[in-house]
Amino acid sequence: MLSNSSKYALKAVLYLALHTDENNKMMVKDFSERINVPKAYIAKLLQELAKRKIISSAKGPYGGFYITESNKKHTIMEIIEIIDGKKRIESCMLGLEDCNEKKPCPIHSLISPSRSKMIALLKSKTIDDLAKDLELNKVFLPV
Amino acid sequence: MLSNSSKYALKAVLYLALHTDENNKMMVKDFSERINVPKAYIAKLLQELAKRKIISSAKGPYGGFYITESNKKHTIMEIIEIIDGKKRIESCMLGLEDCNEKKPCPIHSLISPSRSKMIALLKSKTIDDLAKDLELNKVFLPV
DNA sequence: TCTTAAATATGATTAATATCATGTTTTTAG
DNA sequence: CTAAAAACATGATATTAATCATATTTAAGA
Ligand code: FES
Ligand code: FES
Repeated sequence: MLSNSSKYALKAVLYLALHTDENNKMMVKDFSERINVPKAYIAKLLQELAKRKIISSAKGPYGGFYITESNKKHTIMEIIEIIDGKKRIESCMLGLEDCNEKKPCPIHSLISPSRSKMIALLKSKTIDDLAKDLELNKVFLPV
Repeated sequence: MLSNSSKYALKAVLYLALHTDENNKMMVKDFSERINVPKAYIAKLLQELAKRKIISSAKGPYGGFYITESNKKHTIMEIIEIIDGKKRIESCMLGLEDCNEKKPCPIHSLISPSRSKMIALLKSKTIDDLAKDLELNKVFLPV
């Protein structure tokens, strides 16, 4: 469902949401191993997210990646869509051109309602929401 | 969520469920293009399913693959698990060791209930169920 | 201004999937 | 008993995704 890349991106974004802000930036090398993702790999992903304004970054000495309150308003789904694309998450699981009720594949009725629910939730939850859950120790970030 | 391989396998199995039985076997070369899957590729997948008794096969002249009433009692999930493995479908989406309520990852509560529902449905539906839907033109098999 | 430190852009390499190919075994019919 | 036709077993190749590497750009501070 999710690619490795978006798993990694989500982990990194949430880690940054907990540990950074405008005045506390963090370099890739200082957190990549904390979330157990290869440095060069996560760097590439975060660069893409920074370009798309989901997270923030600053070049040069004392620079790094960081997440502002404004960044935190972005949803989990936005991150997934940037990394994986809409198609991966919304297309027909058996390969029909379109996935909809008009011309459903044999497993559409089995998976579509659940998947829609899932997508709706991922669209409704922001980085901030999940960061709060983490702070309250209600959930745990994989290493 | 599903690999290409299990998509293909499902398409092939459902096609066979509609068009074959003990007395009407079908060779790979006679249906692979009907479901738009490379001949050698689908052959390999079906051989695995035949070995696991999900479908039936006969070697030699007048042989081929076919699906018996007994075969039709197998569930969709069985096919997916044989091709993709349990892990692909049930593991934590962010990469936690185990996926459960005891130590949930940040998106567990967003995706787990829906996914469980989905899995339950895939486990409850048999090849026969979906074949019947196809016969009634309630659903459509991707080419 | 110059050095250093960071992200950025781009491309190379490696690993995993998907795809293709081919020789072997089994079965049927003549 | 033999020839042909099918699945079966195994491995090779190609494509895609994951990972790594590096030169470039930008900014800070001396
Ligand atoms: S049509 Fe296949 S999943 Fe919706
Ligand atoms: S713990 Fe991550 S999906 Fe369940």
